[in-house]
Amino acid sequence: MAKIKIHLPDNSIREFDQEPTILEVALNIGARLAKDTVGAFINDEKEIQDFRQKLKDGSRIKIVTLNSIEGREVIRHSAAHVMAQAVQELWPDIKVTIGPVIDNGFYYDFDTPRPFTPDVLEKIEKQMQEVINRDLEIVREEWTSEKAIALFTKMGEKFKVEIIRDLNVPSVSLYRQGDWLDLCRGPHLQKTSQIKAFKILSIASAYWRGDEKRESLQRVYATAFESKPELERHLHNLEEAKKRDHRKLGKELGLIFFHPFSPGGAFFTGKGTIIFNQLQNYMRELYKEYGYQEVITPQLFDVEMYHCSGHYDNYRDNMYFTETDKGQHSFKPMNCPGHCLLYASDLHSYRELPIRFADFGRLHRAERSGTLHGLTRVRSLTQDDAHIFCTMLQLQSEIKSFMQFLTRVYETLGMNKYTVYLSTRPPKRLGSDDVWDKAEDALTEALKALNIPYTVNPGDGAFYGPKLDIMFTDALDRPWQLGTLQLDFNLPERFELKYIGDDNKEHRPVILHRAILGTLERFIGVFLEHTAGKLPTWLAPIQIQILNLTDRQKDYCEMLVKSFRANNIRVHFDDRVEKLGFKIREGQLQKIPYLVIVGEKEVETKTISVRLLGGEQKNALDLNQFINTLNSEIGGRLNKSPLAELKQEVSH
RNA sequence: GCCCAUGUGGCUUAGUGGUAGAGCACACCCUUGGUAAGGGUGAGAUCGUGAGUUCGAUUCUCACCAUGGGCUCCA
Repeated sequence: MAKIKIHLPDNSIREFDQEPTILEVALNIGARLAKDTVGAFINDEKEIQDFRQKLKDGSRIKIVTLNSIEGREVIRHSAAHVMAQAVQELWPDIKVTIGPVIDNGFYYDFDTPRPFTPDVLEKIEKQMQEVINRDLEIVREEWTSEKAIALFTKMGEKFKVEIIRDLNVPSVSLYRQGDWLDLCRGPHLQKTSQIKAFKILSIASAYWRGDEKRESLQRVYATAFESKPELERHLHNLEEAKKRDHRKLGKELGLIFFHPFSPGGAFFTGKGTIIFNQLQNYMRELYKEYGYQEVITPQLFDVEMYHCSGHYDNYRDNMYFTETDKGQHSFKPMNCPGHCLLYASDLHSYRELPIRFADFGRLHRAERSGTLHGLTRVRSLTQDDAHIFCTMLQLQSEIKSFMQFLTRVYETLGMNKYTVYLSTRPPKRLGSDDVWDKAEDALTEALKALNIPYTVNPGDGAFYGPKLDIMFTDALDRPWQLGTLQLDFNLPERFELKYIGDDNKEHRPVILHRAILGTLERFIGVFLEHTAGKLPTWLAPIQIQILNLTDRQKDYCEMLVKSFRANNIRVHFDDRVEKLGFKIREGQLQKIPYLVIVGEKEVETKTISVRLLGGEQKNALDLNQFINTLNSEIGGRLNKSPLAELKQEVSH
């Protein structure tokens, strides 16, 4: 009889008399490996398979062990089962539903007659530990769907019954640990004691199958890792995220404010507005370089325009309308229709294209009340929005230019980790395949030409065109969608936009919707969290705070203030009669990049002493030199203070 | 929008069926001090809004408003 051959990653081959399970292959390699085996990837597939799975002849496998990052998924799968078991041991009347693995952990949804309270979490956690300590073997069983339905019906687990019915397959897998069992596809660990580190995080409510008309369930969020240090690191990140929350920072640093009279409407204080304007000015500067013209378009439009653009039909739920004796109007939720009107106001030759309209117009979107969230989800917003009207032939160079523009901005801002997603044609779409081919090719070619790695999201494009989404990964590894570029064949059609080609005939231009920072409100929120509020000097509302030791240095300090102001540096003089330590503490908490400290020594030597946000000190600096250094830092929009590198010439 | 939780001086918060205490911030006074909080005094709150229960509500009930967490990720 022919042997079954299994291929390993190092290209070696193991032979078996009959189809082995993943675990048997591991055992064949070594006992220790077998002990830690939790599953495997088969034939480069993306999903981990259960170690109990039998392997066909010729399979190529990559074993996943308990201590690997890939193994987390299996640990979390089993931890979810342990949670469900613990809950049902504590409260037998609670019904289980589903418990999937998510990005940084897992959750389990329960149908309970009593909503969970925070103290319940502790109980569940304790009980889970007990289940784990029992060191239960996890066993996989194959049942016919019919038998499984009978079993779960008898147990009163109506959600499981519903799942099996909907699956509509002849047989299902059940996993048993001790006297508890659950319907599950797997994969799972060998035994419960392999869960070494877990933590229950929070409770929330959710609906069965995400449908608000169905049962409301209690969801318990938790996480599990292969080791205690890894879990600790994750918990630390969560803590850090809380500290960096832009709503908290925005309040502490006096940047933003919200009032119940305008939910989703951010107020920017004087300080916050400086950040906003600095970002806007930066984009404006680059617009000149990249050939954009900034335009201003109206806030309020006759609804007729939105019938024309299609927003009335497709976006009206998110729009604000106003009905007066002058007719029905709407606040613009997007700039594009206005830009189309502007474009159409004149006859254009192909020689003029591409035409790039940039617009910082304020937009209003009626986001659902439950989705509002600080600056990252607002109803009144501003984007670094622009629309490029161009020919199909110009697409590629425009996309290239956009990506170069974006890369430059992100790098300047110290946002070095981001991923580009290319979303291609959805099933329901507008325009011919020929046009889609060209558009998708243009996007792909531009990315390739610039050597930008990207991931394809097949079928995820807008109905009017394919798009690029730029996901920024912040300092705590959280992804945020900021920049975007969307091709649009629809609006040019609806607004009957045209240009005269070199054949003296009318042609349709293509529109590129694009933003680099995206929504400025949202961007500022994300950026505050990314930097933990330690803004680069060019963005800092107060760049220098002068601290005097005593009243006797006041005149000298006033002189410094004038010098800094004359150099366009944002300075504040803290002249309160307080101890130096007190003033320094406040300056540090306010995350002011430079604290200039002035005592008798400085006055006498006509120098300044500077304390950087990191705590480093530079004493006896020459004022003009310092201003020059600062100007180069601010003008160059540097992320790091050149002063930190500066060798100290004189010391006290 | 829906579910759950929360809402007490500017901020962070304690607390109670008999109308509230603290810390920070603020004002004034003392202190003029060299790298993350010096001391004292004082002012400041109809306890989110409205209604109900009660002799009496900030506290209990209901409604509303806002905020927070969650609502795609397939057993």
